Amino acid sequence: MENTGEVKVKSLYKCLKILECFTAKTPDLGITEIAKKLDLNKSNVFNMISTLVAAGYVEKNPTTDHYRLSLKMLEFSYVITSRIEYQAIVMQIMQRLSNELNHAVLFGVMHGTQVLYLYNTYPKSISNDYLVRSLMGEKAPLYCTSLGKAILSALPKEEVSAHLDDHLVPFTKTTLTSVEELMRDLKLSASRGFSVDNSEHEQGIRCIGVPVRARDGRLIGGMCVSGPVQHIPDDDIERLARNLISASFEIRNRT
Amino acid sequence: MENTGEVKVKSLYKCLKILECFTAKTPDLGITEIAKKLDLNKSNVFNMISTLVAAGYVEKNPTTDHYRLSLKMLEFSYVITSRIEYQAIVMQIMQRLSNELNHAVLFGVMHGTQVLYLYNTYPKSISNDYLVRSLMGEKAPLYCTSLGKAILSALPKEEVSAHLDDHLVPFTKTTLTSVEELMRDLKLSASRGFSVDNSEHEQGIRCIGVPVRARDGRLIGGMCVSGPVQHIPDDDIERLARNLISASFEIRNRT
DNA sequence: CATGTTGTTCTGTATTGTAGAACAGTATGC
DNA sequence: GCATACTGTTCTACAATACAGAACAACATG
Repeated sequence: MENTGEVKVKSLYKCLKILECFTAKTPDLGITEIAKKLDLNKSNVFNMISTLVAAGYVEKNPTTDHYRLSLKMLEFSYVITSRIEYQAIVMQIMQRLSNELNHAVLFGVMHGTQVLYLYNTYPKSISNDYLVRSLMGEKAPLYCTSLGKAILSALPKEEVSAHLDDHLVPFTKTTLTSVEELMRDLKLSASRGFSVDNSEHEQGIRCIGVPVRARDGRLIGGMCVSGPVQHIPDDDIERLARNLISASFEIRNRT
Repeated sequence: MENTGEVKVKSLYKCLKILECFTAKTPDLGITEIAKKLDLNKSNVFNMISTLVAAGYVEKNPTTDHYRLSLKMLEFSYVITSRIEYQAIVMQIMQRLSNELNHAVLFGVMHGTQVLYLYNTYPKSISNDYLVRSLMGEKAPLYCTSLGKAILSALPKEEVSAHLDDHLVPFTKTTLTSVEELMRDLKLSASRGFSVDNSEHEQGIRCIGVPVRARDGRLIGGMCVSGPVQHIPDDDIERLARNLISASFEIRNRT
């Protein structure tokens, strides 16, 4: 007897949809704005938001007079991340990689058709190439990121399509937008053990990714180095990949 | 006309209380367990949890058969952290401090009577003294942490009591448990510009903290170095504090 | 086999969420 | 200065719906 995950409390489901309206691009929202976006009644949204304010999870931005998610919401992050058993090992190895390779290193997991970034580390001497920030909770498509493609390349072929968006939207000129192209790229990645993102998601950013497994062989996520194209020249890809692969191997051995 | 933050949708408020049952110490919970804890009806909790599962924010732990918060919840973290404008500057300076002082550095903000940790950095060469992990979203009392006391010491005296728990619970032998003692400590911290936590929260851990302000003078949080007592000897406190103070000053100048 | 746990399903009732209209407060236009 | 067009907020009446309670299934445990 399994919980099917039915929507049994409609008002609660509505509220979650309201919370999802707050995004990195639109972190500040007004009542009417939300109501329009979700086709809900103004007073309905108002009641929900008021309750969220009462509980401390939403607050009014005093300067814009709009609502936004409050820091209290971060308390949930800690509950989630502190139960990830491989966290310490992964982060330690990532930091070492960052220092050795002098690049930002990212770790993320598969989440439907997207990568969900968990950890990121920066080189010990931080240049101005990087905007230093936590990426925890950011999402990006699997099909156009090195991290995503590394994960996809480690999946059984028949499972891949379930994790692809219906339409492979081009973000840049180099984005792979046909399934055939992508599958060929994944096959190549699988055979050589690493994936490459040649500015397929963000213009001017190149990444090299590898899948990450736990001791039991279970795929736990992916890891990549990321940086401006001019800092990751073609003839350096091999070296970076080798380091990533051995780091991934070390994680596997230490989990 | 201000939103008073009334609880207008009771079922939603209940659900938030359900989510709050999931903590770092008890991340896996059963239906009955939650119902008992909150004195709610089993079927009531079941309906809520089912809805949360349907929306993807809660999942069943396949090994324990209990429920837990899912990674999807982290998406909110990114929405929140990416709107913090001083993030890049603070993290960059923290990483530099970590490297220079060879200690873990923590940054957090005041949240009621608690510190809410946001960022933490580790020295470039990570020893085994540290369990490397993200502290984002973790909480600790203001009155017994260097970070908390640094923030309190920067507040107007009359505001302090509003941010103190009713009862100053002793975590260790050295925890300051009387308001008088604490106020004296805060006065000292304010005068010299830094606070010290002598294993007042966690046995064997010593921290040195300073308040952090933005350019306009507004208090945005606190920052501290933290480590095992044997690595932060008495005669090194002054040096660490000086570095922290100048780092805090630099943040202020660059925001 | 009995007892005590779970999680899950179902149903009738009354609690409560919600739509819609009305109001207040602010900004922008002419 | 008077409209107009936005906001967020309050109120109320009605019906949708959340919920208590009982019952059941699936496991344990003794």
